[in-house]
Amino acid sequence: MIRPLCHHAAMPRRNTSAPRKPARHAAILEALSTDPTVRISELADAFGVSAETVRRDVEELSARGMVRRTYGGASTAARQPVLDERERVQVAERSRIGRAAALLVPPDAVVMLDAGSTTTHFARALARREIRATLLTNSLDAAVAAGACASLRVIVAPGELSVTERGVYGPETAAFLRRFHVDLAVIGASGLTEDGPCEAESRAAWVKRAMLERAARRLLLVDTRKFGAAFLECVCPLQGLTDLVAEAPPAGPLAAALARARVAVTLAPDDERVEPRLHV
Amino acid sequence: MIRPLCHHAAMPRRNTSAPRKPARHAAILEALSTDPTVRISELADAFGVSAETVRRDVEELSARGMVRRTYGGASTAARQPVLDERERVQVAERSRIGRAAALLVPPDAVVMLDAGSTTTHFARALARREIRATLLTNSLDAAVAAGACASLRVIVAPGELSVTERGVYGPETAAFLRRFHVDLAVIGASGLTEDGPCEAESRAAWVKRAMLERAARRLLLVDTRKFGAAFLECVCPLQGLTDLVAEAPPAGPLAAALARARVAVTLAPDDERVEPRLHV
DNA sequence: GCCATGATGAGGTAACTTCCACATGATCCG
DNA sequence: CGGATCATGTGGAAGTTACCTCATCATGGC
Repeated sequence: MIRPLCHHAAMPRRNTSAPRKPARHAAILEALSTDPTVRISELADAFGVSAETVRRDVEELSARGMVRRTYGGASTAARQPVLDERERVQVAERSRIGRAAALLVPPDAVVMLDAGSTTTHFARALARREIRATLLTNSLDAAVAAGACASLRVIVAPGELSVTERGVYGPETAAFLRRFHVDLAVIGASGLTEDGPCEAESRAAWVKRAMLERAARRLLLVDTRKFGAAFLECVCPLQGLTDLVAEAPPAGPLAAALARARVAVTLAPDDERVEPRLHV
Repeated sequence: MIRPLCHHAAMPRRNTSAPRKPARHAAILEALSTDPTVRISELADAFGVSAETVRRDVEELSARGMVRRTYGGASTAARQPVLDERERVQVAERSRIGRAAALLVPPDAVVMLDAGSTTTHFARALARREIRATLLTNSLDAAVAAGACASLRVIVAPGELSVTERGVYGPETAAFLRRFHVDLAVIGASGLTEDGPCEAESRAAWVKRAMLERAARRLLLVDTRKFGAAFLECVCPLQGLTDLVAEAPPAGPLAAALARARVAVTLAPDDERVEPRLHV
């Protein structure tokens, strides 16, 4: 897997000498940029140092959040801590919501998909369905997830990259999306109140609006923790949506407002088959 | 990390019953879609089965190429075998080339970057330099790699996703790029002959041409194995380039043609510090 | 009903990792 | 120069994982 740092085959690497630690750290990082995991024993062999030393290297990198420790080695650090934290909570719920929403997509549909962790689950679920469809998205993760399925045509919108969201945003993005005309818009939100879905980030709100404008059917995917949560910017009134997909029904005034706005509520079934969840 | 498949806390899971294998396989895959690695021992706990069983599951999935075995667990399968194979060969060379090319970027430059494994290395190296610059690219990997550096502004071009290339292509892509005016174009190629860089894929060639059209300085990044290799489509004549970055100098007629076309050749230094390489 | 098959568990050993405490050589700095 | 610190190696105990063989228990046929 890994090639020796230096290969003066004749010269049997003196035991102690210059501190080669930074070089090893860089090498580990570089190895991980190509492979999802490395093993300590292999690195030790490749570097010509003891496993203990590599273990300390990995420990250090992992303390800095640059890699993730695994038994016997290291793996690529999880992506952005920001998204990652969000990804970690309620993975099962989001995944179920994504799956339920994917079932609402008819074959040969053209779908616009927002960036976010729930919508990425939607893309994965859609890919698993293996139907033909076209997906327009500003989410890099969703694009790659959907790309895994050969029967999906994936079109990526242009824009300025946000690493934390793993998507693209900006005027270019909205302008691009507005050139299309699609069957379905599938968006997420930071919160959902009687006034409609709301967003913490303005640029994300603009992209969502552009998508909603262009679609006949407009789905909002949110887990119940979003119910009642208000954020800076209101994306659209409830009337702007046609469907809500969540894992549990809303209650109280929100439920009433949804009914008034004639938003169809789809509940993600409590999945009996499989529901893995990652934590720590 | 993983939650039990079913949690009838009262009912102590009968030893033998319905074959729950497919459910576990799906759960493992799903867990890996969120986390880069899973551990067999954790899965065994979560599923309430023996580690041996999970090990057999993982073995099976890995035989089908759906996950990759690691000591103690499994990790996400490497991406597309296509790109992966290319990624595996000459990683060290490509990485050095990318690094050398990144050094040619002046602060505050605006750069167009092609999709490909060498150009992705360029993006990583540029991110490590931590200078301010703007990057326009059709490569998802390069975008994410560059996004890791806060001082880089990354703009992603629109287009149709190619999963194997992990980039976007098509008329949208070229049209978008043509709206800009940049300092540097950095492209890769399938081969390089006296007639210029050439490409196996037509749509990739069109994107490269669009980039070359818009840049004052035009760098081609290739490793020496590309020298003399001819492919279907010629991207541009040698005169269309201003710089070539490789890890070793070209020779013979190619060298002469490069000199005639006044292409500056930059050699990536034989890196003494670090050169890890993954192989089997 | 009996048997082949598939799924799964159990037990045990070998191999591997981890962790820890301690030793060594080198470098840096008053 | 002496001491503090850093980078590393060593050795061994303890904890994990891997692998192999054998046993068990349904299921689906025939």
